[in-house]
Amino acid sequence: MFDMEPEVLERFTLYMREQSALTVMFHARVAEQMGLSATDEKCLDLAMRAEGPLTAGRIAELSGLSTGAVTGVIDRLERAGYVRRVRDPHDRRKVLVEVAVGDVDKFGAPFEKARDSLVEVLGHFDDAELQVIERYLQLQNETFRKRVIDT
Amino acid sequence: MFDMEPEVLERFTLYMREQSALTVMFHARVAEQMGLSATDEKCLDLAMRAEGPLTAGRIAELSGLSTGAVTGVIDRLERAGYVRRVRDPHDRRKVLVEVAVGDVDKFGAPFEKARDSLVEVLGHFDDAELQVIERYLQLQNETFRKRVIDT
DNA sequence: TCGAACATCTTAGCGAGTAAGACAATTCCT
DNA sequence: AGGAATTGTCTTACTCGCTAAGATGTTCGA
Repeated sequence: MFDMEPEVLERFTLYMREQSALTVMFHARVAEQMGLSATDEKCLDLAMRAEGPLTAGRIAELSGLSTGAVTGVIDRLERAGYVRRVRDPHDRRKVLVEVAVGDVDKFGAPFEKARDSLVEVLGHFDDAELQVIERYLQLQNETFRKRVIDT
Repeated sequence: MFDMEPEVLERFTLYMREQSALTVMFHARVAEQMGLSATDEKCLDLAMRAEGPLTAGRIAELSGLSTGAVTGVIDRLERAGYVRRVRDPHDRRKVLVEVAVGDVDKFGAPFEKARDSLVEVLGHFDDAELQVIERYLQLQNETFRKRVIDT
């Protein structure tokens, strides 16, 4: 680790805080547009980003909600058509939450706009610069993930 | 706008989504450590990032909460010692919410760790690369801000 | 096979949110 | 200047989603 101009760190800290606040707002907007609460959208995001279907209990763990609360979340997501409850055939106590693939574009829509923004931003950089940015994003996520998880 | 390899965009989209999810989790952790709800922490963040003290009504606008809800938020923040209510001497209807400067480090602490992470990440780049990253963050925030606000 | 462990759902109670109106201070208009 | 309209915050009544604890149904191990 080498040392850095204090003003530089100061500026970057401000960027991060603004980014942070904007992200929280963005999530709120996405949820609103989808007719969901922030909690419901967060759980749906977990389900979408997972490899296979998640169980209700796993969603409770990942989201930090009680199992009872998750029951309600899945009820609302299912009623809105975003997910389906499927009993695990190998262990019928479990409830698998499958994302309703038929309507992927329904909740994909708000993210389309974010994608457009991303394209617009990245368009200002050449290949070499994009590599720097990519390396930064990877490192940032990795470091931040450790920080958030062990904190 | 020039076109870009689809896989590149794909990868960047994933970085953004992960960053997004991590940010939301991070905010939840910070709030938890401070003994506040996510909403209260969000409002405190608004108050801290503002130039001068904000009025209760302005916090309602910025946070998207009703004025009644903000009354509750300020009650809790004040009871916990994070802010003070001060009546505006020029317009005594208004309530100015001053951040309790004496205890800045109290709520600064969780952000210290984030700052450490940032230093660690930035330490992997030289000056030229940092300039690229800075330009990226500026553009990203600017674009995202427009997107979030007009959406 | 039976009891313990497990996964989810249900219930009761609570805290925080909204909408609407009360109250106090300020501004506007004549 | 003085009363009406406006503005800023707080209060009230009600709703909704959360937690904790227990109920229900399923699986596992001795």
